[in-house]
Amino acid sequence: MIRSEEELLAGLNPVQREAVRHRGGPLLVVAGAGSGKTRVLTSRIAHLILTGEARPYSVLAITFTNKAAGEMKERLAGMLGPGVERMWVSTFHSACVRILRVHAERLGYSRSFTIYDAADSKRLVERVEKALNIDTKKIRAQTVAAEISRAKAELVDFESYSDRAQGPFQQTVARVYADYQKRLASSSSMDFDDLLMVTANLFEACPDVLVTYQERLQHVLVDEYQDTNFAQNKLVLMLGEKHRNVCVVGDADQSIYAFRGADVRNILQFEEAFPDATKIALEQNYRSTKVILDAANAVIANNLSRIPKDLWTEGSAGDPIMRYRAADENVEAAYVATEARRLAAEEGLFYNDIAVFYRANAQSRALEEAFSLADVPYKVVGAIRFYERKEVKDLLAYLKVVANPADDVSARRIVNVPRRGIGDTSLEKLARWAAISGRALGAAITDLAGAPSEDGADDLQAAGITKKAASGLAELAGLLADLRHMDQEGFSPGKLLSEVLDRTGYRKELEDAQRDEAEARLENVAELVGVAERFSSLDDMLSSVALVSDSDDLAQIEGKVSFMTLHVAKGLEFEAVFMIGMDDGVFPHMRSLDDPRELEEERRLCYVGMTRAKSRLYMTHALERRVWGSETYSIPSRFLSEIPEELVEDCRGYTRRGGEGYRR
DNA sequence: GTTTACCTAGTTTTT
DNA sequence: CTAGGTAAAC
Repeated sequence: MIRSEEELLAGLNPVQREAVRHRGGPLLVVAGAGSGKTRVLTSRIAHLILTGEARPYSVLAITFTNKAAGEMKERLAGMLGPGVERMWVSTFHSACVRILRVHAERLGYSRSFTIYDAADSKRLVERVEKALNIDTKKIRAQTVAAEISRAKAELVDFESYSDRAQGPFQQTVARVYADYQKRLASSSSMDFDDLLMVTANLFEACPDVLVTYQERLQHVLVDEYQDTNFAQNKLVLMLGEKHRNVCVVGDADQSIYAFRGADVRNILQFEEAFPDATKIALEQNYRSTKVILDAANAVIANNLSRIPKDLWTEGSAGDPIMRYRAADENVEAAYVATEARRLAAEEGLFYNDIAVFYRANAQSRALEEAFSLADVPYKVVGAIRFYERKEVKDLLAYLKVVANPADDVSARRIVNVPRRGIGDTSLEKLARWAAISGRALGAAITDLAGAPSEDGADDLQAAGITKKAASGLAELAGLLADLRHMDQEGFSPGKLLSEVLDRTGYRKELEDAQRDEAEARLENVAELVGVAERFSSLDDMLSSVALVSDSDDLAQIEGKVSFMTLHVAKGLEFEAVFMIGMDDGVFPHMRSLDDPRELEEERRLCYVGMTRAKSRLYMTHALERRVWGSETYSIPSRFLSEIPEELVEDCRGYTRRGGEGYRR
């Protein structure tokens, strides 16, 4: 634990100290990669508490991922000891959920509103499209969902969207958006973007609620500000308006989420929003060697729409960047595996000091094969997210329906999982029956249990539902009623899950299945039950799992090389980094080649990747690779040619034969 | 209503 | 190439 200010400031450079000690008013910290920005942010919070400027209760610290939030909490606990848990350290989304769980009823939502993830949203959009007779092949649900998401990130509701819709696509989206949003509201559900938008609406509609939080959260600190979207920025401005103790930290060069609505202008225009803001720039890098830093600086300098900035280091030059040209992606992967093994055997690195980055998840495949063959341990980070697995989503859907009977998407999901003789036809009949009586699907099913032989059953038959389907429904209804009862009696979510597994035969089905994947699924199920047991409330558990991504718990992958996308790599660092697939069309991605703005985002992504490396950086590409089963020739990434030649060395095995050279 | 076999279309990044 | 959807058979 830290006792004095001196102790806290020890080891920080003068600029960092300034950021930590700043008092009174808005603060913008422009922090380059590896300049210790997270440390500054953490120290600043500790400093606020230690000097009595703030109480833990009045601090809101926003991080980009739950993992970052967890680490920050841990560090703060180590520095300050007990009391830290009263602080809000979370992502925007988690903070919003926390607020909404208290006040959502003011806007007509259930306190136990459901959170829909991207897959749920897509399903709902699909259903809406079908209801509106829109061809889902011509206008894909995913595209529409993305457009709606973008609108929400800009806090554009469906009315305004409809007003300003341009062209046939947007007009179609406008229709879908309106219906989609009505369905969300009537099922008391929110998608990811709603969490932000509804919170903003809440603050606007209920000024007293806003004031409550303004009074409470007197110090607002936000990390990775370059990746905030309009809605997030708005929330920060609203909360910070009163006390103006807003501190944002970020680096415009590391803005890599524009495709998701992030807007660099939020950080660039912070000083306009807060004209009295103090600006501090952290430009000394403590992570990478000089060679790596110079190379990264040289690459990012090619972005024209950028405020020039140069990171510097007092560290040594280090090894050159290793460039490797492979015949194809398998040779490339084999090279990485071999070199990783050599680094471990000869250079004293541990496998968990090593990471391989790629542009798209699909690229991990060749790597996995090569590493298995070479017997080098690896772990793919964040590819198939735990909470997106079918079995996990199925089980969670049961809990969601228990918590929120209005949740239609989840109700539809579980009606016939596991099979209980209710196919599409019965489902639609049931849905119509529910609609006539003005109930949500989940509520209608539950009502069946209350009236086994009375009107419920008769109505069902009148609705044309077969005996077989009806008995399946009754069984489900009984289960849901019992689960809801258990929940009220205070049974843990874990107990509820076990009940679901036993009563539905879900567990048995997996146990009886003879496939390998069934075993993995059983393990996932067991893990989910384990997670659920740690929670005492259903709402807490469901909120928490809805917002946790797999990369959040990548915690200490011991003794294994990590594979991940460049996006996942943000915020991490490794002794040695391999960036593979440095081919034009792969990275930068094909779809960005004709758009200068997108190309600049790709370049920032490259910059992020390069600056993750502490001492060794490898960049590899292949002359030929299989894309969708057919062979494609590629030329080296333009990013490679942007690195000064004197910083680069070609690896052994490299040959110029049969391919183009590096353009200069 | 469920299972199977085909066929097709789609391939970026994610809180 | 492969995941997902669809059309046909059980």
